[in-house]
Formats: sequence, structure tokens, C-alpha cells
Amino acid sequence: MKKKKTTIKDIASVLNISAAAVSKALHNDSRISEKTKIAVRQVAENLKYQPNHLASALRSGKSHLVGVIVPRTNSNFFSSVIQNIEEVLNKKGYNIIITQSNESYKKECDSIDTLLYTQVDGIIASMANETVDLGAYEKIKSKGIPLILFDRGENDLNVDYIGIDDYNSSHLIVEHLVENGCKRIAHIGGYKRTRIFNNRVRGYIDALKKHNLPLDDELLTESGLTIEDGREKMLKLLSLDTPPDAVYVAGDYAALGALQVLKEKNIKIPEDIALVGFGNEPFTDMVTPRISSVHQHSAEIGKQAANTFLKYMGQDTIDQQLNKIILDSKLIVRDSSHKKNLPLNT
Amino acid sequence: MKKKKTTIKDIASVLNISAAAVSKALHNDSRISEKTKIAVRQVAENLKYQPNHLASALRSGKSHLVGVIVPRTNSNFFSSVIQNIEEVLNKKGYNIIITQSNESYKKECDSIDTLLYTQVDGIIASMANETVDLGAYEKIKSKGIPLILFDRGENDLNVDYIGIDDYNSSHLIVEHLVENGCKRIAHIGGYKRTRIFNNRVRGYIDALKKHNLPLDDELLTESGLTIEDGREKMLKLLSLDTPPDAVYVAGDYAALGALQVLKEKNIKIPEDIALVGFGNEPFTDMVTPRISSVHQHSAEIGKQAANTFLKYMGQDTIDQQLNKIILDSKLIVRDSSHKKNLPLNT
DNA sequence: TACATTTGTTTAAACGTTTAAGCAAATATA
DNA sequence: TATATTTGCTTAAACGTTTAAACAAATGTA
Repeated sequence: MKKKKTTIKDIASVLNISAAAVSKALHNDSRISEKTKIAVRQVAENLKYQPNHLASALRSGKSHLVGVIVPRTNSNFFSSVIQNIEEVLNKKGYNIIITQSNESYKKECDSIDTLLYTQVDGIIASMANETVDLGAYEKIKSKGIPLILFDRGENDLNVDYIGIDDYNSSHLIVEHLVENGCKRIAHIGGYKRTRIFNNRVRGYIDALKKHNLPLDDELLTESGLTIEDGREKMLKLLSLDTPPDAVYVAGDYAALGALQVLKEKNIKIPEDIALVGFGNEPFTDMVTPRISSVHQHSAEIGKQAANTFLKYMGQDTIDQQLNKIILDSKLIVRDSSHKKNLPLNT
Repeated sequence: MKKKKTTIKDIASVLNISAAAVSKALHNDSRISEKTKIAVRQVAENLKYQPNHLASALRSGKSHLVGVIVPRTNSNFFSSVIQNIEEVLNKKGYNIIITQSNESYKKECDSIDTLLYTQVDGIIASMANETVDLGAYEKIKSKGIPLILFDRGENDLNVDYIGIDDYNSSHLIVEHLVENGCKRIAHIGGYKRTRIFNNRVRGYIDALKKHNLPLDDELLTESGLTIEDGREKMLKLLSLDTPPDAVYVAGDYAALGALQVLKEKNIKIPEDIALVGFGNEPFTDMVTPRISSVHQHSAEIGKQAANTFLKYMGQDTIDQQLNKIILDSKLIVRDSSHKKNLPLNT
């Protein structure tokens, strides 16, 4: 049985006033008498009135919806970013629509179309690995709604970007490994066409140079950074004539794959090979040995992204420029890379 | 610079036809000539026309949005359910709005209000732990839109429910532990007011009886099942005069906490104490020893929930009854509970 | 007392669609 | 040839709000 939803008109007819008066009363308009306001609120309550968002959004041109596009939600990084975006935006009366690209460009385009169709007031996104053509994102800009990128995307489009200092993170990691006596440091990297991964590679190379370590092409690999990729690349590294004594993996899932291989081969971590991941996913602290990793300030990124969006909502013209907010990353040292004294287990 | 969005009227004026004709052409109405349709599609393309969802939703009374409420997204179970809901619904032209209750009843009420306000066509939800008052959910029903519950909620409301057989899962676990020689099996359970956890407790008790094992109140605890809860309850169990030789934990995170404590105390798993979790979170397969756990068919649950919703969209009256779909759960046996032969490490 | 201002409301248009009803022209039927 | 049907469109109302403009009544000012 379809229940009829109460509208502003129902309230109006009960009180014998106009719908406009009801609307204004509900918005606490100064030109409506206190008496009427109280009566309206009372009747609204009784009839269980709920405003129709579609109507007000259509009329006002503001949907109060924000689209969020992420490669996936089941990584702690993205889910934490999302949670913080939501927290900030909810307080200001905005709701978010989350879509996952699953690292697919096709799915990403669909998501963008859907979000634009839904008339979102803005889009906060992290690009899929696959994405090279930026047409879909240009479309967002051409609609005149703000686009905020985080983690993936950086300066590919002239919009706001929030992320961490990937180049410097690599320096931190290499430095830490050198301090722990490593001399042959390998890097299992992400696809270099994605800028953040490229930055990590550049940082890795420059840091090696800085510490006068040899740069060996065999030690530098590129992949999608899944668990499986991590396993495969690690096996390859182990099969080298001179295997590395440390591996810096650009993603935690791949680091986990690498860890599994090392354990299966009974290679001592970190004594024989030290391991460092990237992302500080919760499981890095759960496995044995616990994996050192880089914390990416997911909460902060989410908050900044939301606030950047809100900034645009406060102004009447939207003229975006490339505007990067780069947060300092933080290396969390755990058992997998800490060769000095100390017990291995915690 | 605010860009003006193209509307149906813009297309109409270019072609010197009515807006209605354009609308019909775009919907492939049989009463519009092929010639006009082609022209309309052409102009729409040129002007980069995107339909305004708000307007069509308002007019048609169907928003093609579905609300999804989960306790949190950063658990693999929920994120997988969501992903599958989205997959099924997207194919049918629906989009989802995800909200997280963070296990808070207050936040859940807010979410429901927001979703109703956004005029969703239906709501798919898993209740927060805290939720006992069902008023907010009754509100959904009173709006005449379908409500589908999964995992948490079961027969509290007269609506569709999709979940696994929690009672029977407990039997599977106890049976498995008995087969492995355990005689004193503890249970770290969730809050009994949440029906699924209550079912797990009932199953645990009945299974003990069935196998003629003593039911010891000291061995049965109740908590929120966080990592910290797992640690605390495990410590308590260890401090008993006669500690258990097996622990069945109703959630994987708490199982992880318990595992940490056992490792810290150098207690052999599973030789001294066997451990089984619930949920089959990916990390159960990553830690050492790998934790046995119950797989909850998240993908299947998501698909069934989405399809149940779609069923209602196909009919013109929505008259929901208590209608449970119970899927068989599956125990995944891993190192933490497998006492026989076999190497411990994988 | 006459006019200006403030207060509290109504009217009507608008947001961008969809759709029932209407209508003229073209085509079919008898 | 006269009438019925089909084709292809237009008109206009509707969805539930918001809001600019209008306006009457009450109050203030000179």
C-alpha cells in the first residue's frame, strides 16, 4: 500500500494559510510571525512531514550531495578518507554518494556520468590506476562544479589536490634502511604512469644516489601492487644472482605478498632481507613479523578534501587552479625492517 | 564561472519543436518519427546534454536511488556486500547512497532521516549494535518504501532479511573443535541483544550439550567484539583456575586480539589453545598462525538484498512480510584450530 | 490626519522533467 | 467519397519546493 507523503501543501491546508507561508515558517523567515511558525512546526510534526529534497534541490539548484569516487572502499586508507569526508560534510548539511571505480577507467567514466546526472554539487575523487585520458574529469570541470582530487591525480588537472609527499617518503624509507645496514635495496613499485608511484620511484632513485648506493635496474620493478604482484616480484628478486638485502614495496598488499614468499622460503626478516611497505594498512600491524610502513594521514586528507569543497560552496564563482596541499608522511618502523637489538615478537 | 547547463528546452529551441517532443524522442517513444529522434540525439550530443535527475525524479516520483546503511565500511564483509549490491543495482539503473552508523543508534536515525529526505526508492540496512528501539525503521516502512535487512536485524521487523545460519555455524565450529580433541571450549560472544550474536551463543550452548561437554558460565563472555575486547576477554579466560583448551570468538577482530594475547604469553596455538573466529576477514589468512573462521557469503548476501529490492520495484504495491533468506555458512579451517599432523606454517 | 514604514501574508512564477489530453495531417478502411 | 484510424506532434498541467513581487493591515512618523 503506497502511503501518501505529506507535503507543504497539506500543512498549509490544515492551517488555512498558503504553502509559501509554510515554507518560510519552516525556514524561520523573519517575516513570519512567531505564532504561525509554532503552529506550522506543530502540524508538521503531527503529519510527520519530511521535506522533499528533490523539489528543493531542483528549485534552488543545489542538491547538497557530493560525489566521492575511489578505486575501492575496502582498503583502510580509502575507507578512512571517506569517513572523514562524510563527517565534515554532514555537519554542513551535505551528503555523499560513494562510487567505486575498481581501478577501471570505464567504470570511472560511468561513475562520473551518474554523479553529474544526480546533480551533485561537487566531486571528490582519487583516480583509478588505469586512468590516463582525463576527458571524463574535464567534463566535471566544464559543468562548473568543483573537483577535488586526493592521493591519485596530483597535477594532471588544474584543480585542488590533497596528498602526501611521496617523493620524500621514499627518502625516509631508504634512509631508514641504510641506517639499519642495508646496502642493496630493491623497490617493488606501482605503475609509473600514476604520478604518486612515479614520485616514489624518483624518490627511491635519488635517495640511493644520495647514499652512494648502486642503482641496479634488476632491483626496480613495476606492477599493480596486488598481493599476487608482490609474491611474483619477490620471487623474481630472490632468483637474482645477488638478491637484495632490503625491499621497499610501494603498497602494503604487495608487501604482504612479498612477506609470504620470504616466510615460505624461510628467509629471516629483517636479518636477511628487510621489508618496508606503504599505506599503513591495519594488517601490517597484525602479521608476523609486523611490517614497517608509511602512514598516509587518511583522516587529515579526508578532512582537507571536504573543507576544500566547502570553501567553493561559500563563494559564488568557481574558478579552480592547481592548488596542492601536501601533507608530511610518517614512517612507522616495525619488526620487518628493524635490525638492531630488540625482540622480534610483540 | 558558472556554466549554464543544457536542458531539454535548449534542444527543443534549436530544432524548433516542443520540449515534450524532445523528452519523448530521448525516451524512444513510438509516437516520435525516426527522423526527429535522430535529430534530437544529434543536438543533445552537440550541446553535451545531461538529463537532470532531480527534475525527472521529482516528476516521476522515483529517484532511482537506494540507501544503504551499514555499521562501517572498512570491514571486508560490509564492503563486499556493498560492492555486490551496487553491481546488481547499477545494471538496473539504480545508484546507491552509502551511510555508516558507526554502531551508533543516533547516527543511524540521522542516516535514515537523510535517506528519506533524499527520497530514496528503498533502503537496505544492517543494524547498529546499539539499536534496540526500532522506531526509526518503522518510519521507513510507514513511508511505503521497501526495507531490506541483512546480517543484523533478522525478525525484529516484518520485512525481508538475508543472512547466514548463525545458530548452525556455532554447531559447525564446536563440532570441529571437538573433532580436534578440545574438551573445554570457551565463547567470546557479541552482545546477546543483537540477534545474530544471541543465535551464535544459543548454537554454542546447544552444541556443547549435544557433545556432552560441561557448560561453564566462566567460559561464556559478552562484548563489543573489538580487538581490545578480544584481548581483555582472552586475558580473563587465561586467568581462570582451569583455562579453556579452545576459544570460539564471534568476530574476527576480537579473535585477532585474543591471538595477540596468546602469542604474547607464548601459548601454543592450536596445541594448548585452539582458536576460531567469525567473518573470514582477509587478515585471518594473513596472520601467523592463520585463524580458522566462518565465511559469511558476503557477495551472495549483497546480490540477494539487491534483488529483493528490485522485486518490489517491479510491483505496484509494497506489502512486506517477514521473509527470511538464510544462507549456509562455511567454516574455513586454518592453522589456529587444526591440531592434527600438518605443518603449522604455510 | 495624511503619509510612510513595517509586518505578515498571498500570488504566481520558476526549477527541468514527464505525461495525459488534444489536435491536425496523413493514411487506411468501407 | 466519407469516415475511421494512425502518425507525429503540441499544449498544458503536474511533481514539491523556493522566492521575488505584490499587497493589505497594522504601526509609526510628521
